[in-house]
Amino acid sequence: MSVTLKDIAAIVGVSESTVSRVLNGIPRASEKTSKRILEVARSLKYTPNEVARSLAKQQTHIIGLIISDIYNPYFAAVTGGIEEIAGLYGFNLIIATTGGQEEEELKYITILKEKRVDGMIFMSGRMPEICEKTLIETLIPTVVVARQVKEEILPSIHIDNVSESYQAVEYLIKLGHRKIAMISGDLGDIESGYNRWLGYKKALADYNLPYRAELLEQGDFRMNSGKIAMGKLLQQNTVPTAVFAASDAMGVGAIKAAKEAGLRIPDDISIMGFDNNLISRACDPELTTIGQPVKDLGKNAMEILNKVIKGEKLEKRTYYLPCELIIRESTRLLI
Amino acid sequence: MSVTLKDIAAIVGVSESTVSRVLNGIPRASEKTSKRILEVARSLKYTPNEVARSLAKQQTHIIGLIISDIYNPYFAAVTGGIEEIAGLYGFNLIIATTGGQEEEELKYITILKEKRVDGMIFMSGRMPEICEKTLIETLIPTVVVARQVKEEILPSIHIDNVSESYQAVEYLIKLGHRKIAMISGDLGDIESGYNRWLGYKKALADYNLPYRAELLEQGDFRMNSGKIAMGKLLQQNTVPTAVFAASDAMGVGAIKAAKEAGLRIPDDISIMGFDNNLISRACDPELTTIGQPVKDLGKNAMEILNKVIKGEKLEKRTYYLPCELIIRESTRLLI
DNA sequence: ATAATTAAGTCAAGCGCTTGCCTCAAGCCG
DNA sequence: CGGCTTGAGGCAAGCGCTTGACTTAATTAT
Repeated sequence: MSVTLKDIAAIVGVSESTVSRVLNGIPRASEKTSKRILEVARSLKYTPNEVARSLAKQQTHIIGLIISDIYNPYFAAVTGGIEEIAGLYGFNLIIATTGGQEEEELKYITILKEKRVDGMIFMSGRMPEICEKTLIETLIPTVVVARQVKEEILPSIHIDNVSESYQAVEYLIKLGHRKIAMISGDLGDIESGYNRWLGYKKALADYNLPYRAELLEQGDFRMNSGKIAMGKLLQQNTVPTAVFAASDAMGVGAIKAAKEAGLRIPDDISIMGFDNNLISRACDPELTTIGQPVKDLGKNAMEILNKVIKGEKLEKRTYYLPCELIIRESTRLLI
Repeated sequence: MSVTLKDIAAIVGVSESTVSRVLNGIPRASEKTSKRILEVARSLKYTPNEVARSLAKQQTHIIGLIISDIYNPYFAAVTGGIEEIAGLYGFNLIIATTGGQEEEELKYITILKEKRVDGMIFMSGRMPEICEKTLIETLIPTVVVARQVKEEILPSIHIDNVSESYQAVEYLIKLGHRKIAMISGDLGDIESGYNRWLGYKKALADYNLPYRAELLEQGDFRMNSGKIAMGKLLQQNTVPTAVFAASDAMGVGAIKAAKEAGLRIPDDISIMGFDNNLISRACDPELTTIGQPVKDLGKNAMEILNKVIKGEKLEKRTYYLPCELIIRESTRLLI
């Protein structure tokens, strides 16, 4: 097929090992031989075979990324962060998307193991126990992004959904709002669904505001569910003066519903989102939101993974990155 | 390290080749031996080493994807489509992001070649000649997405930006608009910048409308540039009744600027976008746009690549996928 | 002058799997 | 009953690279 070490060795008249060493910059040959080898390698357009090297060295320089969905801007952004740092350390990324389905996750864990990836980053689905177990059993360095892990074996990185959600609600409270509704995500989803709801409840409690079940509507994080949820909220006896949506998409949906109901935002009602993705700046009014450090989530995950791969000790198992309150046009002071 | 064919062979008391054959489903062993081998393999939790297999078989089942930017929803969507079909054919995806920079592109082409990927999909930057040449020289099956290729060697897949843009402008014309402005992308970018502008000019010409230079503003495809461009358009003597933006993001920017100027959309001015991404449904009014078949672009690219890899003949070198006119709220009939 | 060190290489055994070719015994046919 | 086919499996070369151990000649130290 293509040109190999052997070919070069034959032409230069040295052994394969010498060629290998020279090409890898291991000082072991004379100036003259080195130069010659380099010359010949260049003129033959030698391209090292990473597969063979991987086999010999037992490392592939590949990181496997298990993700539920690359269309989702959140995952795309985290992936971008991962890739950036991975490049720095000479790793390439294999991505595997699972649609959040357990069997796909399991399948890909196996495939990545077969491909002998040097490490894995998992941010798919809800981290079923079986996945966590399988991940651990592979013995491949793995870090988990934004998924609660049961065992404290795999390092993980998150945002603190409880306190960030708390921060959002607290902001609304400080603006003078008392009747604050929430459009939550799926409460079965511990990480972002349940925990954001928890933060909401906690903030209300801390500020002595009653928690009213009728002020909670559940959505699925997507725009349309936000619109529907808002519709329901507006048809109740207790109409809120502010609504906190657990995602920007639902926040935008809420804005749409409110406008359709003839409300002005933020004059008649304040609306907040969570995420700070593109959508939150496209809508009108632009959405006040909690900015997730998506790119940094990826970068840090990869930094951590790199440490694990290199065998460095980690200070902790669970890392948290802070979010940022981003105040835009959809919320206002209630006088 | 981990358990190998050899280990299994030793335990069962047969040769490695027999184990290999059984594990690969090549009928060559007796029922009894087969069963035994499978049993032992399972109990030892044998995981085949794809790296070794790749070396032996000279194929990696990996596709390299060279992309400028994964944050961009367009690329993310195409990637999703690619991955879906890749999975079907048993390929995994290595992604390499280049920021559209030539040297990065070249670097990754080399890396992917070293990794001996079975195929590559290129959709980064503006396809400089040197990249095309390098790509061709690798002899690795490659398909190009949405980039004009000089030589008709590499198969490529596109949307027809000229006629799709024509379609958009034609729609505005048929709504009765005569003064139609365009917010273009970078005209140096042949594929989506220049060609969309060409389609605009062509439509005007075909309907005997004058082309006026002052009705063209150049942006960079991003929201803010659309906003600025719209600002400029509104300050001229000839105020357009409709604006065609070469991207949804710029379209949304245009909407914002128009609103700020006190215009109602579509009552006072119609605005169109191009792409149909999430943003176009988040803004208010929702944007009429040209829907790119992003996912299908990816799927088809991978289908084509698979054919090339399998050595099948292609009917053509250049493929086009149709877009779809998506009528929403930002355009109206001019009476 | 001799022993010890070093520079410059070579050898060959891996890494784990695939595969064309060979063997050997049993079954089959005429 | 001898030759032929066939089923079941083994052999070993090969994929392309790495690396510890070994060799040899030159250089240095004593």
